[in-house]
Amino acid sequence: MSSESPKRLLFRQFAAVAKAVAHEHRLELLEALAQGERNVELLANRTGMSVANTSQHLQQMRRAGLIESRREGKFTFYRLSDPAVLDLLAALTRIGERHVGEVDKIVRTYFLSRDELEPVSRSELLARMKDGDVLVIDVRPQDEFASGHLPNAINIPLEELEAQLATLDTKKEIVAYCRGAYCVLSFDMVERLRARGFKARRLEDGWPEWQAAGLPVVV
Amino acid sequence: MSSESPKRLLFRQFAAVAKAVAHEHRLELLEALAQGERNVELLANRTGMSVANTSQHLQQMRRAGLIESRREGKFTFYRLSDPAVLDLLAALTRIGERHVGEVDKIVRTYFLSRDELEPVSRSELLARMKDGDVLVIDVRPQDEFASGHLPNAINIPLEELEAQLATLDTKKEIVAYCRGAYCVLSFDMVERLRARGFKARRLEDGWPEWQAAGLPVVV
DNA sequence: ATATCAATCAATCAAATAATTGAATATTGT
DNA sequence: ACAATATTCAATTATTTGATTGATTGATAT
Repeated sequence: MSSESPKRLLFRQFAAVAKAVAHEHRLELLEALAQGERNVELLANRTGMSVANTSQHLQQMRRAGLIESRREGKFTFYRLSDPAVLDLLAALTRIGERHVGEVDKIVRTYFLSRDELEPVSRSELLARMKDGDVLVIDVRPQDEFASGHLPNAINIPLEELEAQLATLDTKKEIVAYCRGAYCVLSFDMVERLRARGFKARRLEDGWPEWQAAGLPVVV
Repeated sequence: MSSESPKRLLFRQFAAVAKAVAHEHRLELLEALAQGERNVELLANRTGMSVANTSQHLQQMRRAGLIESRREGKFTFYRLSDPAVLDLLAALTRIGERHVGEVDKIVRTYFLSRDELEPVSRSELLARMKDGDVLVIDVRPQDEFASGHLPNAINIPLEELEAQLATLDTKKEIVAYCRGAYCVLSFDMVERLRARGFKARRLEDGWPEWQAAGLPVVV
């Protein structure tokens, strides 16, 4: 009977959107989807969850408006519904970094090398790409690279570094990137390259942020 | 024993931040705090929740890093910890507006007059304020006005409109604003003013957004 | 038609969350 | 010291949420 205030009704809806991101596994799925459109099984494999569980989480996010799906033959492909989802994730990350002690602790423990690796900003990388004196390596898996990547980037997943070493131009400085600021792939890549005498640094974040910033891409 | 991946650990923390916003009442508290620093009892009264319940929700958000508190005598004052909290709320709102059918339905039902009221954008208002040909009315309660407001705005809560009517300059166009895009106070104010023959419009959103945009304010 | 595969659904159990109540703390004023 | 006030804490109950399992649907290929 009680007709509630419209504001309360709206907050209930917005809270439902927030609930849909408020889970460890769903954040991981969103990070994966930020690399490009993916089907359920691949997402399940990449996150280590069961297919049924993955499907349920995806549907929950779809109901909340975070993602959309498209059926193609036997496969259902999911994708982010809106660039605002990236804004949402960015805000969450920023708040966590600045105001949650645990986050700082984890970063210090696992990403200590961060400072030493002197990450390259997006604008700096863009400038150096124009000068052509930098080699950009995308460390993500092939399928993510194929969904979109930086111009002139070459795709070298960690396990393929050995095989590709000989082909690398030893004169250019290398900049490696992957899924985002806390994706460890580019950290590992830079460490391995430096161990072999290359001059290598990380991009400050990853593909989703580059794309969201409206910088030039190859799709 | 299993030491989990750092990314997983970070996502757990970010999910905790998201959980802290993922509740109707907590969103309402955040909206209230976006107007300025407030103590527990006032927040409880404004949201219609019990003091104990309000306190618990506030502590939950504090643990998650969304808000901070400060003790002054008998009172505990809470405030948003970071402008990124406003970004988070803005992203939630945007996703809800664009991708949740219910939101659209609620807006159509309760805010139908929205289009007719032709809201004024922040930049348009700013320009007209410089020309000095507009009267800006802040429709929020006194305490929220006192915590900060637009330059040259006068504070007229709805219940005081009658008493203040005579003092209004009938030649200027009026722009009313309150807490945000879905705050009904300014809608009501514009309707009442128009019923009395004034030329009146709404600001597209409210005080938190104006402040977040870095526009000139009076604090 | 039948087998195969991707994805979803339905049912279950375990765990986490929210609101309520009354007691407990901390600060101020008498 | 004592009472009054603002806030927090602790315990309880009802509700919601998440993971798992196995069955089911829908599309493709043989």
